Amino acid sequence: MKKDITLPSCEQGARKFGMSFKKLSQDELNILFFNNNMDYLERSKIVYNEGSRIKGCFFVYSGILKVYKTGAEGKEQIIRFAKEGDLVGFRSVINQEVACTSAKVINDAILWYIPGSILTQLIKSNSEFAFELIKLACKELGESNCYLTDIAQKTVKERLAEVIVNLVEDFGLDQNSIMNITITREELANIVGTATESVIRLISEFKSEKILESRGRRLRIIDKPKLVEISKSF
Amino acid sequence: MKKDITLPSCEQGARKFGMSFKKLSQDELNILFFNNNMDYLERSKIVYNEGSRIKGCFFVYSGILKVYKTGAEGKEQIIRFAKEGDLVGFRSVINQEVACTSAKVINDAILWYIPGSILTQLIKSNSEFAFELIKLACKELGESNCYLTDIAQKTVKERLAEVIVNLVEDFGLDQNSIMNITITREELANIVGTATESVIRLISEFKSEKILESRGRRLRIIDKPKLVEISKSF
DNA sequence: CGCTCTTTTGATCGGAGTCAAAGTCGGTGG
DNA sequence: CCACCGACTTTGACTCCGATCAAAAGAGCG
Repeated sequence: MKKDITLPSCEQGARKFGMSFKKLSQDELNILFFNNNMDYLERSKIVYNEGSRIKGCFFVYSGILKVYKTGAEGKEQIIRFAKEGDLVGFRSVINQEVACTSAKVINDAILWYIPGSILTQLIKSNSEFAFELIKLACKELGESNCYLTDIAQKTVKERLAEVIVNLVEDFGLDQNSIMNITITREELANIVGTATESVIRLISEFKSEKILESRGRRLRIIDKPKLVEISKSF
Repeated sequence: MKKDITLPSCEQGARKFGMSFKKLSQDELNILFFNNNMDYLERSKIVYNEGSRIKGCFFVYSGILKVYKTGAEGKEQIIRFAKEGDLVGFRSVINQEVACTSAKVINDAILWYIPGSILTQLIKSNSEFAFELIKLACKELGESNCYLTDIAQKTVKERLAEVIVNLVEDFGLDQNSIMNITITREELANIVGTATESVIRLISEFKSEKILESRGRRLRIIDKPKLVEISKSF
């Protein structure tokens, strides 16, 4: 069942990019956005694969992606999510290495492909933009380091609570307090760094503590403050 | 017992910095290196503390630092080490946030302080340098993501083997195959993300398997290939 | 030379992983 | 529209890795 999607124009793409990176001129934005480098991808489509040589990066116009690494025994570890306004894959472009992560669509997404050559050219010609990119990389670095500490020191329960809180903050709740991001138990486990069954047991526990409700894959958050409290190991 | 150290000149500092960042002119290097912003710090001295507002970053002229976060219950998680030629603390400067890590001296070190204003000025005036900094941040980001996956998926034994291998590659061995970096069992535990006792038990195990020897804090590596093998969970 | 920090070893306990099996949901095609 | 299939979820039982607590031995330093 193909959905009928109206694809955005280049101007719309450029406008959205301009909201994430404020130091680019209209001319520079126009260079980035031309028609044949935009793509609509449905859930579970791969954007790029770990180990592949990607020559550019992707700007998320809409939708949600997961960025993950495949560890020993093929188990995936989700590193982060990318949503509207985010840039994925630039690390590999900058370092001219093969991708060290994979990216897959979680919520149907519209992506703009940005060739690496154009990106590096912009960095070198516009140092304000370069500064914005440094900031972006440093922000991700800070988050990665934080999560490294959490995963090394907190219990699974604390981490799961934290992950749910983060997802709520990043993607929000609908009018019924149901999380906007669609995520399987297995994916939750792959963020938290635990087994699927452990996530399920803890979610049951949260349910019996009236912290949340679930019907299938839909999670309704009832007591977010309690989750925040749990996430901060006492 | 104060050691007698001959401190390097600004020219020497600038030269070493130029080896790490190749796109700076001599003039630009001279701006970075003036006399009163250099410091000699002994083992266990704090360079900066998590939560403090640092207005600049530090260039490691010599010695070794550990960069760590303090997690719940005060347990430290070592994020990385910095050695000769590395730059620490620039993340906070770039993002203009309080430091989200602490840095402490492991091997007596000579550090050059680089005011944030000068760093950002250089980034904005020299986009090639900006590009080098982006690369640096992206490199650290890639490493952090890798380690995140390892810590989430590998066993303590695998991670300890990996950490030891990394330390050997980064800091080398002396003529007796003894590791150049001085590190306590507790610090090893704080990299691996485990308890001190677990590290001790595993090192005993490695000793009985003739993979390494230890006398006090000195570790002699006998069978590095075996360590590499262990680190790659089968 | 004594004090403190670090290392080592032993014993115990519990969190979380694994395996197995049943139940549920959603989508597809007849 | 309904039946079926595969993917996802749930629950139970069991095991074990690794954390914690305790106590002794060793090393480094003033």
